[in-house]
Amino acid sequence: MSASHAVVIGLSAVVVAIQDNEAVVLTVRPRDQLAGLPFGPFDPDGHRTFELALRAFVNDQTRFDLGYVEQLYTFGDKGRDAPLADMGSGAARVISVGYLGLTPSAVDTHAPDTAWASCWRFFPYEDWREGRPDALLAMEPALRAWAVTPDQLARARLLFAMDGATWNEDRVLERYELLYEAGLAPEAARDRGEPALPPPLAQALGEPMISDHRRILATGLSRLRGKMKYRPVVFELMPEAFTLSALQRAVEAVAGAPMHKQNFRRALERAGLVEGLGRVDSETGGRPAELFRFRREVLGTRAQSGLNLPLLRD
Amino acid sequence: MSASHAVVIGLSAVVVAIQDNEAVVLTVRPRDQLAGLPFGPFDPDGHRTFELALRAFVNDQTRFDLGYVEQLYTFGDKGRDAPLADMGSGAARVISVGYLGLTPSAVDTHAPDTAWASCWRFFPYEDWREGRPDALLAMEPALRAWAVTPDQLARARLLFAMDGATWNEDRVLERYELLYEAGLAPEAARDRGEPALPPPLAQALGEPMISDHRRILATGLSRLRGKMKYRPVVFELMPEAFTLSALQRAVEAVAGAPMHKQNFRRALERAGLVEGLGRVDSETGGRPAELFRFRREVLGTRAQSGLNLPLLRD
DNA sequence: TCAAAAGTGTTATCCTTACACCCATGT
DNA sequence: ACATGGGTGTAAGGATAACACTTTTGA
Repeated sequence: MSASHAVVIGLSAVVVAIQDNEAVVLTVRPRDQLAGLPFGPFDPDGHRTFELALRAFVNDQTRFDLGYVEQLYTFGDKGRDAPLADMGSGAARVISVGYLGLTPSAVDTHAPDTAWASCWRFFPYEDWREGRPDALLAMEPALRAWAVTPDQLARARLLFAMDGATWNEDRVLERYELLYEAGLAPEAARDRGEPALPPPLAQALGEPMISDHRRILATGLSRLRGKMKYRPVVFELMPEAFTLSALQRAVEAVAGAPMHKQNFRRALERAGLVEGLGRVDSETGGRPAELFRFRREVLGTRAQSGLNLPLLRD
Repeated sequence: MSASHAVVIGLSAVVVAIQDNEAVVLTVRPRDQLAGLPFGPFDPDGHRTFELALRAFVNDQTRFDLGYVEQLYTFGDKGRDAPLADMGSGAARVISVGYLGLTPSAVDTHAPDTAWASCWRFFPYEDWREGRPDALLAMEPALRAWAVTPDQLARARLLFAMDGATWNEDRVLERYELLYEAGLAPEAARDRGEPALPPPLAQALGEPMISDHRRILATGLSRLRGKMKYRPVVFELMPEAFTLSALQRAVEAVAGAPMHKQNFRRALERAGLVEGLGRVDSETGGRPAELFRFRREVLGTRAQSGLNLPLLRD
């Protein structure tokens, strides 16, 4: 069997939490290098399942215990698996299996080189909580310059809400893929050996990551944003007891969009997702807020509807 | 490098079509053996991407050209990859990447040992078009016998609509996994070396497949049933021109549930998914039906809502 | 007393569900 | 004329989106 037939499976984790009303992701960043996701090789002898392997090495690397976990996607494109291709077995092809993990506590891990980073620092144009982000404005000329066919222009318009198109927050991955395709991601330039982008544009496009990790992160954020709408996954990011405002801010932090307060609450109530605890949190600044808990019973019981997101337009 | 470190990537395809108002899946069935899905090893040297590899070997094996394709899931559990573990590289661990393919034409392939088989022959309890299927009735005692803890009983009740719980058609995979866990799938008995099931029960539980192929099929059908609701994927199963009744029967065949005619049409219209062609099909038996086409433009344009399925209760 | 955030009331509109009935063709 | 499927009208009830106002605390 020739060495070039070897395949190595790599596991990567997009671990998301909420910290100070921001969606944050667990990153590994060796001194002065690009950030990456926690990742490791899958050992076919030592591990019975991917999930067990993932939990083990994430704990190993970051001292962090995963809670909710789901598989995202398996990436196998040649040429986008770049710098990790050598993991101890010669010139192997690396296939990477991405996972999404959600955790209620972004506690500091105290493992070397690991840190929680805001999700939107890698995708600045994805945060619309304060209205249309400046980053988008900065990108538009570059997108229009790339879009030479009518098809490309239509796609760019749709994905990046140009010319009055409405923003669809779920499409994080499609947007990143378009940027990659358009050569507007530093990773693309790197993979293809093209020159780097000018700094102001690069800033708007977001910080790059090693290998294909930003692609995996985009996949995870897309999945999370989409799934929130039909499964009550947000609660995996919340502590046992929380106020409704804190919950709303968590949803907003993930969706990157502001919600309508009362309609958000009505939707929660109608779905029977939360239950008041009769206790209050007095640390909120104004009137004390009632504490609620997630009615985990609904998971085993019926519709499990998730939230419909009453987005505020404008 | 020891032989036991080897990993082989297998690709499997769940290729679905509509034939005579039935959802059918492309199967490979060597004489007198269990059915399987088209599958093949992924060659890291020859193939740039999984998708290209998949298209190539499906065409090779079945003489069939795939159209719409999406990745499903990557399976890596030890002990469930059983009989395929030897694909020319010693005692390798097989990781299988499942794909879903949709095609408008279930033409006969004329390749040896390949055939289109009704999806529900592998999951008889999934077809509720004629009301609650008998298969479910036949399974209930076995499910109750397995469910010794309250948790297990609640799960079984919810998934299999026992004791008045409502049926959720999307959960094909969860149901299959429960049956496997309960030892009620022949594959489970095989993987664990347990005795086979009595014939009448086995019939209700559906025909088994080689390796973990029924699991992959269940994954594909779950995804398809779910995705239909938020993306207009049904149209990948339809010819260029179709009648609304034919479309409805296709949706029903996939969802395994009857729909409300007028509401189905209203939903279509509201979403702007179809457009009348001004032509009619006179072969339908009664009044000739108008032919419609899918407005593929909506894919690039806006909401892409998919259908909401106006299920008929009872 | 005022700022800050928590927590309602109410309405117009739209969507979903459910009822049944009419229409155009072939036999 | 009648069987067979194709193709609407309409109304009740519920869900959404949008309007702003009251309540309770700390400073």
